Amino acid sequence: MASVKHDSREKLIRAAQKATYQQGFAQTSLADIAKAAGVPLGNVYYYFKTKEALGEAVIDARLSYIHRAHDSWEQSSSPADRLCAFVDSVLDNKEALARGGCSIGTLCSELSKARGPLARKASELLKQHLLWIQEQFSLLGRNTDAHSLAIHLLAGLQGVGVLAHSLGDADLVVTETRRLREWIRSL
Amino acid sequence: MASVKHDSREKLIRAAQKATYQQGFAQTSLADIAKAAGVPLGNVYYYFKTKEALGEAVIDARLSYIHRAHDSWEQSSSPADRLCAFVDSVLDNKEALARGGCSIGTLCSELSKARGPLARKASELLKQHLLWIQEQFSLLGRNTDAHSLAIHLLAGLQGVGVLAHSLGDADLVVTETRRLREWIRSL
DNA sequence: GTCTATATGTGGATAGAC
DNA sequence: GTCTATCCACATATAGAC
Repeated sequence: MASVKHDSREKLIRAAQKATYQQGFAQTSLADIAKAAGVPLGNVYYYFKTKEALGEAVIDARLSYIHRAHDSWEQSSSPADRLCAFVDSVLDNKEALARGGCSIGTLCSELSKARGPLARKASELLKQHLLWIQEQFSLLGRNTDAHSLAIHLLAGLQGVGVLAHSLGDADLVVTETRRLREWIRSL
Repeated sequence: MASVKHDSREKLIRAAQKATYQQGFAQTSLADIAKAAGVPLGNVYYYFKTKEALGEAVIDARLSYIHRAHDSWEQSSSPADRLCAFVDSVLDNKEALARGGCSIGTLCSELSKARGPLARKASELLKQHLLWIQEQFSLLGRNTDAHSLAIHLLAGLQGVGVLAHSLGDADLVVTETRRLREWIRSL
């Protein structure tokens, strides 16, 4: 079956995604990933030329996940409901946020320091979110300041991710998402 | 002179602080730090038992810097002015933010993933900021929701740090600090 | 206190048998 | 395509002369 053909490849990407989120990309060794995926270390290089190539695959997986999330939030008919669905998804994830931070934010932060080609690719994750949010604000009739509003919302969520993670306090997410939801409704 | 006695030690801390901010703590080797400080690699261990001990010293240096900053902002008489002075200090730093993110936020994020004793120590940096901000809101007469307001302000600033850094766009800091300043004045 | 040399471990990457 | 063994670079940490 086609699903089996690249089974090891998929397993490696999933293991890399999980380990990278938990420990950071640089701190995750290919040996860690191979072990978690149940694949011999040497085989990693059959599927990915370098560690960086595996990193790209991880980002691609997160990108397609983001697009699926956008699709699901667009089931809500009003732009405000869509934005609140986004905020709610963060709230639903509060425990993981307190344990490991935002999977996208922490990845982008780390890779941005490295300043490699991966940094540019990872920034696309935040960019896609920002564009989607901005579009919702435009649909809400806030054409002139949609950009600024989108920055405010995403910054608030990224920021509370940093705080909840660093302080190990999931309740911060409750507090801040409530405020952001009310802010959206007030526009 | 006493100032010369621990000259190398101070140089090492400064070099470590700079390199850690630019590349991340784990990605910075003791060889990098020693070279930048003009100190032979072996000597590092005369001043610091381990790399982690040097990390602690870096955090201590940042902690005392934070306290000095709080003192300077308290030159402003009104709590709102003090909070705006804090926000302004972030705006003044926008170029560095776009290049390397928030020196405190990125450090806390990275170390929180490692989950070592350094993580706890680094979280004190954010905690101190949060407490100071909360106190200003209390002085503003917002006793009941000072905590939630403080989270909102610090999250906004941390978040815009993540965005400006990852997207390499200092203008985001201009946009968001303007909004946060107006929000403070509206309370 | 200051420096050089080096032990020790680990990680990315490759070679080559099967 | 899959696996084992290994090369090589680099990082923390130590030993020991000066």
